[in-house]
Amino acid sequence: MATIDDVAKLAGVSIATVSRVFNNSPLVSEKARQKVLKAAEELGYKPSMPARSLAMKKTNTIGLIVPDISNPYYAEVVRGIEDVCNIYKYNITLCNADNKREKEFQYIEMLKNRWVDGIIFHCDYFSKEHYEVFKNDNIKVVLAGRTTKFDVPYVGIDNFKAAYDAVNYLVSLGHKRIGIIHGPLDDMKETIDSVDRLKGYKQALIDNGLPIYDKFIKEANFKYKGGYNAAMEMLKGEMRPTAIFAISDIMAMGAINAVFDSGLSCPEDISVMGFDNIDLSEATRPSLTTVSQPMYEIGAVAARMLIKMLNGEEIDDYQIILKHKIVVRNSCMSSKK
Amino acid sequence: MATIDDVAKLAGVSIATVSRVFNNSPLVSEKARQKVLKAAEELGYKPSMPARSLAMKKTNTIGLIVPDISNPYYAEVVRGIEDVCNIYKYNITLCNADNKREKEFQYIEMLKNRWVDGIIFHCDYFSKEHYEVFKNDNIKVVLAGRTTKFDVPYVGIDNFKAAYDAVNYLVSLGHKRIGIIHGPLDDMKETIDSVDRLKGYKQALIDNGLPIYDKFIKEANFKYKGGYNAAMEMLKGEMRPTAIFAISDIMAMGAINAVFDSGLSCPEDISVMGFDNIDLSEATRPSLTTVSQPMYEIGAVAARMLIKMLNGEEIDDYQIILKHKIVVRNSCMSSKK
DNA sequence: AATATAGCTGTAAGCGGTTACAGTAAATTA
DNA sequence: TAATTTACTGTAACCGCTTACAGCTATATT
Repeated sequence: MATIDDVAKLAGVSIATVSRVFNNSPLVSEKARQKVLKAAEELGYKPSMPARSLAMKKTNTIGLIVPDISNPYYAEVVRGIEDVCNIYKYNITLCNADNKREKEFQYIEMLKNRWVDGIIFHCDYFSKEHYEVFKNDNIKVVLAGRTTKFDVPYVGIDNFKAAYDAVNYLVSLGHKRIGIIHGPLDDMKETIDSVDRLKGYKQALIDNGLPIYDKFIKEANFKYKGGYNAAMEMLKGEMRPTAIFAISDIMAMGAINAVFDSGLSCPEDISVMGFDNIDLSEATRPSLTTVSQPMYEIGAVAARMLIKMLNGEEIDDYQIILKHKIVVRNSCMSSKK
Repeated sequence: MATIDDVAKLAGVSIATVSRVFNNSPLVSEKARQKVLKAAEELGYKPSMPARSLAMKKTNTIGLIVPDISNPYYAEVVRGIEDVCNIYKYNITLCNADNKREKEFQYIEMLKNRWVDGIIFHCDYFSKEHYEVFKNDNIKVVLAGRTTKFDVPYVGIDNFKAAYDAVNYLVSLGHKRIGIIHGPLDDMKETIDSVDRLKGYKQALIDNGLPIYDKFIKEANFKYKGGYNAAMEMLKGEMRPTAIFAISDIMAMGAINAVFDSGLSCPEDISVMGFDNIDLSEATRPSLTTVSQPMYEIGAVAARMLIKMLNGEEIDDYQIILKHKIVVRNSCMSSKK
């Protein structure tokens, strides 16, 4: 591959001039610029990013750590991130950490050694330990899809409120026995979606004067099978819920099928509500009533915020809560009794 | 951040020795190694990748171009790729090209300037133009999920055979009027999944002595809505198919719902068969009978092949066809007549 | 006409590593 | 004991770029 020296030689100028041309410096005469451009064209020259990165201490790369790209939710967020990065000429380095601390820290270390300009971090659980790593290494980071009490920029939704609204909606349909399928609860007390959503669920019941039954609170792993099994258990025995709120669409799909496999129907016997509003939530039968998270926006806004930070631009608000909304489809109906 | 000079100074050795320690060179005494390691530890030193890349002309990065990561199929492939890259200490740079030539070439150019060691390329359509770009720039590339007549390494499945098998399966259930919802057909004559699958479909009908009706052949865009609309059209009018084969699960889901919305039921009135076997294909009702593509393996095998190429290792076969299989679930049943 | 200025250009010193090559001290060999 | 080999180690050139600084014209100013 042609280097800057080759171009300089062919154009009959110094490498400084070539460099200036490719950096749009005004300190180049039009004549020199043309000569350089012509020579570069002829040689098929483009500046080498690694060399440039080394000289400028800037890689134009953003590290992206997500739990698992094969989960449609994260995939959508990532798409939002990549789209805006592309606009601003940033590249992204994708890492799947499976929510494992060890992998997360390993990736952070790796990204640091690669001099990424910043990191967009998406985990199910942002701990003090995370906070300190980013802080100590002075890494520019924004959290996507997650909020935290720590002083870290983030773009997320109000999970408490979202769950609260969902349950309220169910109550407004006349449901009195409402179950929830939530995600893993870390024993630590940090902010985490599952916890917030569970709290929102409970608060909504309390505010509506409804009792909270332990039997109606099940933990699962955010997967289809997990949702299915949790719902199955909830549905057996005599007292069963009339509505189930699963905190991810995929688990909700599992729940719907559990309803069917229990010999009941959805939404006639049991209403099921999801969370996320992934693409496929309109494709199920019944289509899924769910809490919509603006996944693409979460990614896009997070990326834009990080890029602004990298440019040293002023930012109004480092902690952004995007709006959720209830998307009514066919998996919930009024309670018969 | 600490540099190699800092470490050398603190350890009381030359930077060459430090470098050797971090490259596991045998040319270092145990004593020196310990001193260096201790100093590095103390300073929190890790070699800078950009500097190393420049010196060694190797970035340990693989470029990854896919149409759209938010599509579960590609997300799964990418997951496979990332997992094996991670094992071999490669990072991936993710690019979404939306199957647009212009974006693809733009990304290829960008990846080249970034000195990626190789590219894994996933597009719906691999043209001569693509071939030449990779060839001329001497870029190490492997195609994932796609076959081609060009002399380029790839990992894919036999699309013709897969569609052929699918239709045969439907025929074996007694279906005689079988529709297909295929993907976009480029007017060029290159190898492309949609074309191969369509050919497989036709050949299977021919081999079974069944007529080919134009009305039963619909084009869509690989999206839910596209599948829905195509099926809707196919189902209106008097003569309708008894089975529909959609060449992606997502379109099949659209088709299933179109069946319902046409006042018919699936699989009782109309059988629907999909393609891919994405995670959620077991979550629909009825769950989807489909042709399973080993998506994760396609990604993993492609990545492993590329890395072998980068290491200059011998490779038995540069063009690998992975096995598909028919996954029988509940969306297809014997034809009533 | 002498001087100041503007506008451009090139030289050279980095950026943080790798590695060829030469050098040195200790261990082997003759 | 001298010569050779072995086992390290350091110097310096290089990877391809950016940029501070100095220098050089041509023009403007007085």
